[in-house]
Amino acid sequence: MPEINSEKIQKCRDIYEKNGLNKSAIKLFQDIIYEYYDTYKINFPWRQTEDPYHILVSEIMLQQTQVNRVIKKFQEFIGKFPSFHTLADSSLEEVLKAWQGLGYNRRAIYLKKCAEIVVDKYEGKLPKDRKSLKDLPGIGDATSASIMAFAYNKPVNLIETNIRTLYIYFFLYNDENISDSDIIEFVEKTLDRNNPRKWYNALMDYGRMIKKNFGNLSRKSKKYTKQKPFKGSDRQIRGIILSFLLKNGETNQKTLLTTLKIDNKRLFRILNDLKNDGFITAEANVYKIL
DNA sequence: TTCCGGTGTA
DNA sequence: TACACCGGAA
Repeated sequence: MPEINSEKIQKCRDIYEKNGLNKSAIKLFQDIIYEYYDTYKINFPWRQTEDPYHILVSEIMLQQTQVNRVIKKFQEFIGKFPSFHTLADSSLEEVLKAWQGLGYNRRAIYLKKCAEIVVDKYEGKLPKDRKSLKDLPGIGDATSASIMAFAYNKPVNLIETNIRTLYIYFFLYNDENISDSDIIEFVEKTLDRNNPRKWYNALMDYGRMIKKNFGNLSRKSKKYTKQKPFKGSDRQIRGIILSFLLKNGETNQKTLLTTLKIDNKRLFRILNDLKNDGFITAEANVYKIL
């Protein structure tokens, strides 16, 4: 475990408890985060670029997915699709193949759609304002804020799981059922407005470290939800169908039925969902990637 | 076997 | 507001 400056952390908490989040508490907090970052920062591939396209690809991949799983996929992806134009012009099949292993395949569809919109509507340049970014498919609060910070170095309020964990650890440790609006106040007040890009990289590294060593404090957040088991779920079946179609090309329903050994009605429902989600086409009981 | 998360939709 | 969505690691 990396060295943690417990003394400074305790002092920071003490000042906050006694006087609220005043200047000296904020200064101390920033010092702790930057001190850690100076020693332990990691140069992820997406930190070696400010290209908005690369940042977008990495942020979509990092939704719901740990950094270690993203690193290799990110490099392969931008190797295959080096620009908005190449991604927009590629087939969905190629893009989904490059996405295999990351999970939540809808993100690949959204990302390709983003590229098409950027090319058609924004002359190949990713918009620079939060609102336009949020209007793009697959980009919500966290991703739009991340792009503002990491691509454009703008001082927005950004909250995601590592940041949530970090602020709970420092200031809300004894609370339960914490809402994001409470955390955002800390995010806003402690933000290093002169260096948002560096600041959020540092925050996230620190948050990851807290998670690793002190458990997932996001469980204290209202956002936290437990999920259903993956084994035997529709999610699992969808993944299997998709990788089967990517490997074997167009396939009829009977082949899928014998491969998957599931109820005919259930298979039909799942295939219909995949069709509605824009993954596949269905004609005369033959299915293939769109 | 259990765990984890950001976005879109109903 | 609740729920669906992936797959690899612990």
